[in-house]
Amino acid sequence: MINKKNLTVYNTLKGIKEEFIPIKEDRVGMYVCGPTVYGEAHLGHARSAITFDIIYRVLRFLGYNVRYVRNFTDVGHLVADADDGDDKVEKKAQAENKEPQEVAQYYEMMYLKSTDALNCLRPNIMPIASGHIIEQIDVVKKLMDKGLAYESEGSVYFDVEKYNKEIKPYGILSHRTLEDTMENSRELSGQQEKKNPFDFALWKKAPKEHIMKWESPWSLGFPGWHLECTAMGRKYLGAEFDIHGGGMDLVFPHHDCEIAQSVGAFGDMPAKYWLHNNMITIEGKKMGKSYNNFITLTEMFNGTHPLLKQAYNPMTIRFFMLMAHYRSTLDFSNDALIAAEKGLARLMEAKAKVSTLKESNESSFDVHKIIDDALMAVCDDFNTPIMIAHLFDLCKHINSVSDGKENITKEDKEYLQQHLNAILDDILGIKDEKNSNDTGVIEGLMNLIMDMRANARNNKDYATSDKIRDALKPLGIEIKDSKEGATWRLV
RNA sequence: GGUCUCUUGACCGAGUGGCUAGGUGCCGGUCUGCAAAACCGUUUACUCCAGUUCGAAUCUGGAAGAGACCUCCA
Repeated sequence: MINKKNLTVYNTLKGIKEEFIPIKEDRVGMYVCGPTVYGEAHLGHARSAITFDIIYRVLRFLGYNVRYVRNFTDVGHLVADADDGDDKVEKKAQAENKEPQEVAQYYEMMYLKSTDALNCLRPNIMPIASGHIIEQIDVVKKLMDKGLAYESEGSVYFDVEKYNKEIKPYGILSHRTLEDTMENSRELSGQQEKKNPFDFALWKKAPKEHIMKWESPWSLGFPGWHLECTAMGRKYLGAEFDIHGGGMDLVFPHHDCEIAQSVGAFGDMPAKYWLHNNMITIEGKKMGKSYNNFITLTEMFNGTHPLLKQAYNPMTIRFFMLMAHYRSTLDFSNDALIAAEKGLARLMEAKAKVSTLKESNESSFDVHKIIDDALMAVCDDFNTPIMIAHLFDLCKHINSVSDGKENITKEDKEYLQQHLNAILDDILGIKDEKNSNDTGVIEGLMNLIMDMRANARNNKDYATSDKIRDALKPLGIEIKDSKEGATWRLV
């Protein structure tokens, strides 16, 4: 069996895969950058949520006591130019004639509804940026005291050059030097307040018409984007925690800025392991809000986007994502989704079949080895596609036993049942969607119909039996005949 | 322009030196009144060029193509 020592993770900070050793034995602190709540969640958000859900589940499965924190960014995240734009949430609020908090809360709820449907476990703490203004101001004060930040026109900026020279190189996470950054910084408007174009805002003075603003020693204003994670991560997980995660697009500048702020203010690297999920692409390009090429989760569930051939249920989407490794880009396509849907259905049927298997004196295959291989795979930097490949291997054996072509002992069957359920339910988070509230009624009706159809078949009245089968098909009920009798299932 | 990554069969997608990944699809077979399902079998691979090696999809060098980051982004 696997244990905690088997877990390896790819650490962006080091650029290698390494053994996972938590700071405190048996306990893990994990902070994941959540969404900016000014729009509906799309497939990209789902990938991040599912990736870290798997990581959370694997850690729990290995016996760790995990505190999982994921924030909602509801303030401080600017549109367009990084430090000189409008607040995204506020802009949306003005457009919709709503309070910023109203917009933020609406999309928070939408996000949770979607991630719940995708069977992502909720984090233990979901802090919001606007609820932690005091903590953020404290970080800015610390940086001012240390001379790593400077005030300009009521705003406060982080002095990247000074930090880079005196404290620690800037850009250690993205593996770039300040020279690279300097050469390639673009000329953006409104930078005359800053010493250097690559300095980033810690506090911004609010324009007159700005709604979201707070008192601070420098101005009536709002915190810079990178600050919230530093303040909230430290508050809920301590000076240094185990895992800091998010999408790959956050590596630079967001996470590098966080590191600089944290090291500058407190002297601590905020996290030991930095994990990043890759992007969802569509027609070869990154799916993103600003590219306007995204498909929202609601559209996926309903099949309402023009690019969708059909609706996809949340488990199909989850399974589709798990069939690729989290550090690879994953291209959206109907064909791939449909393939995932069919594969998943096959897997779930095999799972349901285990309890009905006939027991023998010996097993014709090594259940323990396949289960072990599957578990080892997910411990190797969360390699879910390999784990799933092993599950399909089991699937094949289960079907063969069911067909009488292979054998399984009572002990192996129990072991299989227990571990297959644990893998699907606890680790992969794949639940059977057929169990809805009205199955009781459907079951009663179907028992009756199946009984009548069996009578018809016994009387060789195939016209009636085919009529029943054909009429139920469009309703999503599929009937299959075999030697042992007919079965039905919801498709 | 700078930094980095990728290029696998009809499609998706694993795989850091030798052993069939896996899924979906196609085709054939078993089963079946028919169909479906299931099972078995089969098919199409590693962008190109050169090198290292007994042996490379996997390592090295070069070429071509694609993408990501450098600006908000999961």
